[in-house]
Amino acid sequence: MYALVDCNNFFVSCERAFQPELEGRPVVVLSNNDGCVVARSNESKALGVPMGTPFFKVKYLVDQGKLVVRSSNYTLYGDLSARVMSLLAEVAPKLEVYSIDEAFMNMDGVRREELVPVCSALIKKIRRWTGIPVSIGIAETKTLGKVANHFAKKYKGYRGVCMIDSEEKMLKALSLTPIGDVWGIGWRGAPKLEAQGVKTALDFVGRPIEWVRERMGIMGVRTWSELQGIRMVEEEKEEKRKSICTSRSFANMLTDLDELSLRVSDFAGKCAEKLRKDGTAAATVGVFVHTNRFREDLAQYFPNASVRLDVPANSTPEIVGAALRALRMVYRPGFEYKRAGVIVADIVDAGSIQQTLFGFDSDTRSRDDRISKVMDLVNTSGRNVLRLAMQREGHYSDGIRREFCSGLYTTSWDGLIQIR
DNA sequence: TCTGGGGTCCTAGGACCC
DNA sequence: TCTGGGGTCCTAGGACCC
Repeated sequence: MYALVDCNNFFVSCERAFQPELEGRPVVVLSNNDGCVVARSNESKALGVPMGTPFFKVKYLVDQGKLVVRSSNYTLYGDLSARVMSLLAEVAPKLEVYSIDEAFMNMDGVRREELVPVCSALIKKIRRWTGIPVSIGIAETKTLGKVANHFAKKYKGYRGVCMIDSEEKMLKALSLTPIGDVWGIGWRGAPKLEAQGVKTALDFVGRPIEWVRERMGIMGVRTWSELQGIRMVEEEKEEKRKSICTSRSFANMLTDLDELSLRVSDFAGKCAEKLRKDGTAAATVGVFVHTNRFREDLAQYFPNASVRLDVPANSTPEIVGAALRALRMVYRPGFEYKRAGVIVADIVDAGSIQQTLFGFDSDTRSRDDRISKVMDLVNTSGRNVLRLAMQREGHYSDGIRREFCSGLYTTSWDGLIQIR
């Protein structure tokens, strides 16, 4: 069986863990730049605050004292996530961390009658040791585990754990699950299915496999099978990332190439850091810039370009250099840019880099690698203390709006220095 | 005035091969 | 006037997830 552990209203719960006065109140956490609502407490859901809504649309509730708001504090959330995951790892024979607030525990080897008691004890322990409330759904497939988890969250009677372990429970659960709530059916797919009379997960599994394949391809068939207890979503192997993206929206729009270059250099430097941390190197460095898509009165421009390196690299000077070349390929004066980002791809293991036969400057490469190594040793606070002249001083996220940010209760800026 | 960020996988179509 | 058939690989875009 799989046990899907999902932290309840995770970002809000992290804020509450250190500000207990927020308990019981409507709270929302905002995205970067205080842009959108990305997490809501049950009370703010009840208040009717939609997920993803721009903050300015609900700001009046804050002004009226009806809603509490926090800027996102990913350093804090990442640290608390690691603590929760470490408690799961003590219990689960195999643990697959799926996202910052979710993990699949493969419970093979745990006796069926032990599953619910083990999970109940785990919920209590996580709450006491980290302050984070979690819910657990248990079933034979990951997709059914998701369904079970919804029930564990929705109905108090389950006390946080719901197990689907019989055909009868499965059919009951599917009949109560709207098709749009199924894992793998997105906001585009749900209306299409509903238009064809498929309102619930039970309606969906009642359709023939050919019907599903024709309309939804093999992804649809996978979901269709998983909902019936047939395992189709494989265990993820611990593989390294295949692409890495660092991007930000700016608090104010930028027009100048030099300004953009500074930001892109920071993003590229961060990508290089992430590559080195993963022990990988990239052969493609891409850059994109966006104008403000919400400003219909302004000219729009959403270009991207990428540069191919002859030999995969992970040094800051090389990745930044390539990103700046790509930026110059896309930059046009006369636009107001709201967002930019760097994507590195074609990632290989740093230990097995294929060199080119001709024209590879191994002296420069080894110099850049040594420079990067020293930067990693010095920049342990998450800030650019040692940096290229093309990079800004400080943190690559500096300059974004965070008007309602709580403290770094457990870490330094990037969580690299832990308080023991 | 103000609207996030980081991933994965699949598919269709074009380029290219013989 | 008449103009084949069968593959693979790459890429961009779409859909999905959190």
